[in-house]
Amino acid sequence: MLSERRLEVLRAIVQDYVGTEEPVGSKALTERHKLGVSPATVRNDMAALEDEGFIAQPHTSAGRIPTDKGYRLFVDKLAGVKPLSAPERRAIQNFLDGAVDLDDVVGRTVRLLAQLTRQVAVVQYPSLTRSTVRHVELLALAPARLMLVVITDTGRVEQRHVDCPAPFGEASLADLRARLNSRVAGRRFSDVPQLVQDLPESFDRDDQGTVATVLATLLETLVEESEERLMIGGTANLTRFGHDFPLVIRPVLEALEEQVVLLKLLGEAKDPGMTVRIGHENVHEGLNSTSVVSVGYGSGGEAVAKLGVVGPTRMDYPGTMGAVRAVARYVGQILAES
Amino acid sequence: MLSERRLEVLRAIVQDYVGTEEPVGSKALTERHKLGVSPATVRNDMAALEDEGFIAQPHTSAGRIPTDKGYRLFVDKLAGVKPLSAPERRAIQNFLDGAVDLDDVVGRTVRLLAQLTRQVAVVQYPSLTRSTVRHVELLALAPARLMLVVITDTGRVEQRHVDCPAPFGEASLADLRARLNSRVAGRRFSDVPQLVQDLPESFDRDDQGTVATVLATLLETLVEESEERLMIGGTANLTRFGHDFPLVIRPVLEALEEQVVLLKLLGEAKDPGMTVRIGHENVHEGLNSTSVVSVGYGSGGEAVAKLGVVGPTRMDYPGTMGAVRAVARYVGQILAES
DNA sequence: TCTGGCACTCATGACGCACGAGTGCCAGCA
DNA sequence: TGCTGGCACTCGTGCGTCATGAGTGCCAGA
Repeated sequence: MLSERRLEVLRAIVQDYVGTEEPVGSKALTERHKLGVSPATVRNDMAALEDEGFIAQPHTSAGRIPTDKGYRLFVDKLAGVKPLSAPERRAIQNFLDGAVDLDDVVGRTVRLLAQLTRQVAVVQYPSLTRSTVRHVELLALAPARLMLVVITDTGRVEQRHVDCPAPFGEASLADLRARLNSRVAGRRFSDVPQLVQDLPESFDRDDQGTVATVLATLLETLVEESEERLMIGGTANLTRFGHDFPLVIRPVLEALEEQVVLLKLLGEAKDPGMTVRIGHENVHEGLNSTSVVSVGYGSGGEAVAKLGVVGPTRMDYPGTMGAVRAVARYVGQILAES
Repeated sequence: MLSERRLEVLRAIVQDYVGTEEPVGSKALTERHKLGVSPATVRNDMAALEDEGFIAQPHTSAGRIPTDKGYRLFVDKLAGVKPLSAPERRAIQNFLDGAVDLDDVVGRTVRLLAQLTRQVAVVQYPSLTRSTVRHVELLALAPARLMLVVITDTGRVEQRHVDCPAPFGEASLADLRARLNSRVAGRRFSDVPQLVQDLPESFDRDDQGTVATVLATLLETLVEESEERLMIGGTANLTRFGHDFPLVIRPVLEALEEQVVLLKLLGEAKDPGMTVRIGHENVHEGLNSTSVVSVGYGSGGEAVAKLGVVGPTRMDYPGTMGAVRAVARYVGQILAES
């Protein structure tokens, strides 16, 4: 078990390293922190911390830097979440309040997060499966070609073309539209399948094929996980990553371009609270030298999507976590209002 | 005036430099190209080219590299557009044919362009102002709160909330919806303002305020240039930019995050054909060490949006131009079909 | 258990030096 | 007039040497 002071030493090392980006030595530590002991004692503590795998030295005669395991301990036991200052809160609220539609909300959120944390921000659009249907619209583009538009309570709009097996009259169309809406409006996406199950039966034989096709398309739209969209921003902050450039940021940029990877990244966090993945805790190899801080946000009590930031493992965890949490809360409020 | 051979020397320098990324000397030139003259002669030619500002040497005792002016001459006079190979064309078509909706088309296009050119790709969504209205939908979210949805012939969907000055009945809503559609469906966005100008007058006094508000929102949606969306991809290719990393790509990443900058970048190209902006020809400072190749694309004969790539000034211009042109053509076809 | 002292390691930066790619210029030749 | 070979010169690059100093581990004493 590590003594109280050794934990204090680890905290000091993390803080200094995050600030200076340089390996920190025993002497510098005692000078910048009031540990109440001499450098020699700190050296012993550091040797112990190194044995346990919390810190490491890049070269024999250099200072120590925290390992992933060290950061993990720091985040779990030694650091809290640093709340934002009042002016920062006001700035967030003002900035987000100006949004005109969902795209704008997400866009502003991304920029805000990137600016506050000075890292790469990722925001998932409110997920379809967890939200409710506000309205379903059906239009005829041609006698046997429809457009299906689904509007969600979070303001998201999904559209699909539907090619019908047979021409579909205007009357039937209005009928279907009305019946569809009376059944699914206000309902959760996950409930829709059983709500519309028996709908084709109540139509003329001629129209049943078309109705079934429309319903199939509707369900496909709702369920389709792959359609989950997200937005990223602040990639310019990658340039503050480290010194050995291309090798580090290349894989990160590549990972950021793959929506699937990012969605998994955010999705992994099953925890309703905040999730922090440090270095090798990230499954994706390209992100092994980064840390990801993510959290769910939602319009009501429930999370409908996630957002987070990707930065170097050497990041200001308390500050980043504070910013991520605050932004998530305000976005939730905005969504609830609209 | 430059002699034929000197132009040939310039072409050789550009080609070699693009290939090797290293300053090219007189001896290497004569070895790799059949110029039919000795290195000494080439040296004289190079001195002349340098006097004219087409090439420069990084250090006194190094080879030459092309200047922006040199690339400009190369693009204008010395290089054609390299057509894609048959397999490449097939691959493009296959890849784009799989798209299910507009977002997907744009997304695939971006990835395709980035992969083909190994550079950063930018694709603008089909512009609202130049396309036509397919359908306008109005829904009541609350007695005095509506949602306006506009669907375009390119498959794009825009939505806005409308807060009404007074409650608006279901009958009035249906009436407005029908009249709106009969007037604007199938019409160009630019014609909409005058088509709806006198619409409020034909409504009850009580509803006129609401109708006017709805129309104002509609016009705002259509005109609003700032809402032009675009998608970028292939940012990982920035890592192949040069050796002096952070300084070069930082401003590029920043520029790429500002939609306004990018839209201007693509928009600048008034020319209906392909536009190439080399180095300092780009107004935005952050892009002074990049070249931009852009071209319009459209579903009919007319361009409805632009797409292009951003890469180092030292790029394979003929190949890049070929890829950009080919992709634009195929995207146009896809849009016309859907 | 902490502290001061001491020898040791080793990354870093400065300096000097040789190498060689590349140039400019010039005299000679077609 | 234009091309060519030759030659001296420049200067960036890579390499080995060396001194410096931050930082360490260990030990004896309090």
